[in-house]
Amino acid sequence: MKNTISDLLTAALAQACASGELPEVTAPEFVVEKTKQADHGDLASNLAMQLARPCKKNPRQIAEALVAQLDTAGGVIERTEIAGPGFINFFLKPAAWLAVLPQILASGETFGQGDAGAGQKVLVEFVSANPTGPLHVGHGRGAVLGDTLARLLEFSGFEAPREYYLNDAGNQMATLGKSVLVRARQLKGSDEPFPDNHYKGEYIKDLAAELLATPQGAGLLDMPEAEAVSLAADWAGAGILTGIKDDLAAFKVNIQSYFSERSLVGGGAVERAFEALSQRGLLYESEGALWFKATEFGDEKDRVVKRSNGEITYFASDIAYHLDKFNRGFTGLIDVWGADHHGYVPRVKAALAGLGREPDELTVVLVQMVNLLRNGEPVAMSTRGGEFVTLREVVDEVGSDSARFLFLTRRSDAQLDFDLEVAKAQSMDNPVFYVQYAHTRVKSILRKAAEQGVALPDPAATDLSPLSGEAEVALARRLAEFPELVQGAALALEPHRVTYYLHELAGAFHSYYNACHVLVEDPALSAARLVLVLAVGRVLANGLGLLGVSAPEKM
RNA sequence: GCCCUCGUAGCUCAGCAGGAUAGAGCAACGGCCUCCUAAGCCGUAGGCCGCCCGUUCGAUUCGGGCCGAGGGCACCA
Repeated sequence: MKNTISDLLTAALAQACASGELPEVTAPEFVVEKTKQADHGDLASNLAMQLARPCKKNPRQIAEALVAQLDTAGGVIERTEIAGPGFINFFLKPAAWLAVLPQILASGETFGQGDAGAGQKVLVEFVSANPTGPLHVGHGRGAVLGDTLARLLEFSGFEAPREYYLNDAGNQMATLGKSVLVRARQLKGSDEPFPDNHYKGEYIKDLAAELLATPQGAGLLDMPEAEAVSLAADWAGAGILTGIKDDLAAFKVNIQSYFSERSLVGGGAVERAFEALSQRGLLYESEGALWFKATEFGDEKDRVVKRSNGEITYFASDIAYHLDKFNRGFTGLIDVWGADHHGYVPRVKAALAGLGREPDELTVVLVQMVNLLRNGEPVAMSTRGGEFVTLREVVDEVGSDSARFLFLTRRSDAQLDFDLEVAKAQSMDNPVFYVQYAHTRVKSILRKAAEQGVALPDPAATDLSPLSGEAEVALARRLAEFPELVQGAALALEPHRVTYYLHELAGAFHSYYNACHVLVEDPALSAARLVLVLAVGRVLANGLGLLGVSAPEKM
């Protein structure tokens, strides 16, 4: 609809210029947007004000010239007004909005899809938690964000596979192995103290006991230390990863690929990345270490890629990893990171620039921490003591729908309070129930219609003119916004826009539901309202689907 | 000290590429079920959009400077 008006305005401007009413100017940037107030019409444009300077005329005069040339024959515009400093307000015919209803129902599950992505391949990388322990709630937020971003991007015409980068190399895996090994020894009677800075969680003890019970683990304590650590690390890492995959599955997060850091190192990808940087003269040795000239690309300081002890840094494998992503043909990369890693962004962007890439080809979406509450009181969590609430515990307690929706009720870069009791509440406090309840009301009406023997109308053949109430047209307006809302959320990488939209749509529908009965005696009115209600149900279901939240028939 | 993010109703937060009288939920107060699920709806009240400059016809939105909160500044991951 906005595009239609926008096109009409562009044409009117060309006409006005051609006829000499306005000086020849190129069309400036302008917007057509929905109005905040009903007496400003349905849509408004600032075109006349944008033209004020180039035309050197009063915006209101320009607006009049434009309106005079406006082609209103198309049938969507009822009337226009010039208001304020030079806004052109458009009052549209109700039928223009109602026309979206049969379109929604004809499109079904695909309503809202767009082709903004034009088939571009973007890779969404998220979670990427070290396989050294179970996922916690913070990971859960990142998981939902990444998963929903991918769903949104796919819906908007991108190819957007999801990937998990597995930090299975480096010394945190050795630390994991050592942690398991020491617990194993303790289980066998050793009184050696548990080392600091190792993984203290209870799950380590469980893993140690399990490992000792396996044939390969039986001889663990008789092996040389290095061998035992390596065995314990591999075994524990694999077990933890299996758990992580289960947790993600329970959270309806589908990851297409798990990309192993170890495979990068072993496959020579890191050396190839060094080679590429070296050819550009971007590596140098100093103090026994190998450095990347990150300062040439805006980073604060140069960064070590190979330590003086010969080990490569995490940064080095990350460079190789991102290079690999590009080599796989992705035109855009999206990384979802914890906000505590934000200082790392310039470094990676510098590396991409060093590899001859545009830094903008990578977008890092930062996700802030989650404060877990119960009845408003913080739930004690201590990483140091190894005590934390796992994602699995939260999902088991409140359900995947509730957790997913609530994780998306804030912009990702704002901290989020997550109250377990609110998440479970079946009340207004809980927005997911509010939205789902709206959907079940649609279904409930349909059930009632079936009971009463009322046939579902054919949307394309139904006369919608009985939908003359303000609330009805307003509802149709809101439904018509869905496609552009989805596209905006996808391009801005802001899934929370969908959550807010759904909450508002549900509110508008609840209000309508209370004000108007759908199944009324007048068959024409009843049929028209049924079409409206069907369309509301469709959009609610599509929106919830994008968030990975179910749209229940009954509650 | 430097860098990043954030300061909007009592609380938690939206505000889409700068637009006309700044929104929602919760909390508070007052109403609505012989009627498609009251897990709902209607109404009332509540605001120097942190402060100061600047750009603009117009700034909550953009830029600069303060003040305040959180985070980051490793040959850790």
